[in-house]
Amino acid sequence: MIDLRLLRDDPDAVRASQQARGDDPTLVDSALDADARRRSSLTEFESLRAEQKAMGKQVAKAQGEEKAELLTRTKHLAEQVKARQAEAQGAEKELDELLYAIPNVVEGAPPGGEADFVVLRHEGGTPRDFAAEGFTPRDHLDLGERLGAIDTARGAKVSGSRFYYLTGIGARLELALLNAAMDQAVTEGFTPMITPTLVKPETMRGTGFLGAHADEVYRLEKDDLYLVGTSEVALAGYHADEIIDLSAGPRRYAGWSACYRREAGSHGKDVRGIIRVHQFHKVEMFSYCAPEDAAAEHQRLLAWEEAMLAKVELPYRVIDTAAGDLGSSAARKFDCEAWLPTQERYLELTSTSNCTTFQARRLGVRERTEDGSTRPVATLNGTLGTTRWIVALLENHQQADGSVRVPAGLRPYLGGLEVLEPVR
RNA sequence: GGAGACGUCGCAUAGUCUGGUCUAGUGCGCCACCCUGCUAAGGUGGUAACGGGGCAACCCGUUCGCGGGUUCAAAUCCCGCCGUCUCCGCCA
Repeated sequence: MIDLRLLRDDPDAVRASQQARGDDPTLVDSALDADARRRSSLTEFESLRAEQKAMGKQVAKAQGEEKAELLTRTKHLAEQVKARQAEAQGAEKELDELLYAIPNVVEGAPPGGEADFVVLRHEGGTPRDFAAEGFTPRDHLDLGERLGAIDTARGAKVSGSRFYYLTGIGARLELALLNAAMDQAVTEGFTPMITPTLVKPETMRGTGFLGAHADEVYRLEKDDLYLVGTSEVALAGYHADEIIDLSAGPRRYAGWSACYRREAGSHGKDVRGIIRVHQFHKVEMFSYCAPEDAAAEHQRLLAWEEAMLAKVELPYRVIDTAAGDLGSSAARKFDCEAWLPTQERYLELTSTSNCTTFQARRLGVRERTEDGSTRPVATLNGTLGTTRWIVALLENHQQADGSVRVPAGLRPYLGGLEVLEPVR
């Protein structure tokens, strides 16, 4: 939820943000109108209510005829109060719905849509030249099957398309990656968390995932619960309706969870292998911090993502996502995309968003300021490792014989194993 | 799945039967000040959030788990839901 004060004081800023996202700027005017109507009806209701309360006290004291007379007057007043209250509540609900429909105000993201991202830099060395090395690279599924690591056929048999089994070394590899991610997070002072993957509607709504991309989310209708697409949801909800102490700096959590995505509307896209799947695992960084520290915290999260990518020795680029491609709660987003040799393109491995106070406002996460008042905090999130990283790891570190070199950073998590050998 | 108890201002608790004197009392904790050579003890005052109005001091409203209802008036009465605890049953 955006700041109502900002909407009132600087509606042009919100209109500009809507325009940058390619969203409807007239929402701003509808919200301003609803706000004005709410305030006037609320004032009317409140003065009538004050009168009613004062009269109630007289009724309590009065006796006999005087009381009977007061009762007839106050009965009439009660009807008016009820009507005005309904009016005020109606206006409030209308305003709320409009406010919930406006995505976060963009902060520094380049204008444009999905294709208009800005490449900030390339890291992790130049991608390998397989032609020069004298062999054609195999794709991750080919490699994974030879290693006995990935089984998509049985995944489809048991659960349908976009499901898979990680088997043998594949299962160990995922655990190694995620354990390395958890260890790094703990070393950097994050609190490790294993989070619920089913959440209530208000939590899902509060994090902003039920807006334009609601189709992406699995819903258990019978139980009125949602399956999370990332532990960000459970971590954002963790401090909902709380006043937390940030005087010692940001509160940082590292969430480990399964993630579920419907992948609606991506039919025919990335159908091979485990690039785009309905269920995977992820270690996610989540930070609650003071609003003025959020941009700096965003850079820190990005740096931690890059430290993990360095451990896995992948070539990647960092992009600054364009406004039109931001999620509804993000004010700015940086992705790290690893090079995928067989497709000769970049594949998103990490994504870090600065949600400023948008989520905290919806979820009621506040801090106490020095003057004793409260204010919403900022929330940020970023990826430290996912099942998908296996794709980039296998392809980039493959050798001519179908074996795969284990990057040094993961060896301690695989009992010192240096090479994954094909089993067939 | 069944039965019962409970849910009140940071924590603990009073208030609910018998609706209005609740502007929610008290203790603890916390903050400020006073007293005391230091410490301990003591004293005085303050101590929720959200919204509306006002330059401000301040005023008003909402909130006693959540949502409805009854009533001139609800922490208090009625209905539904959620959560916690205890016992029983069932499953592992």
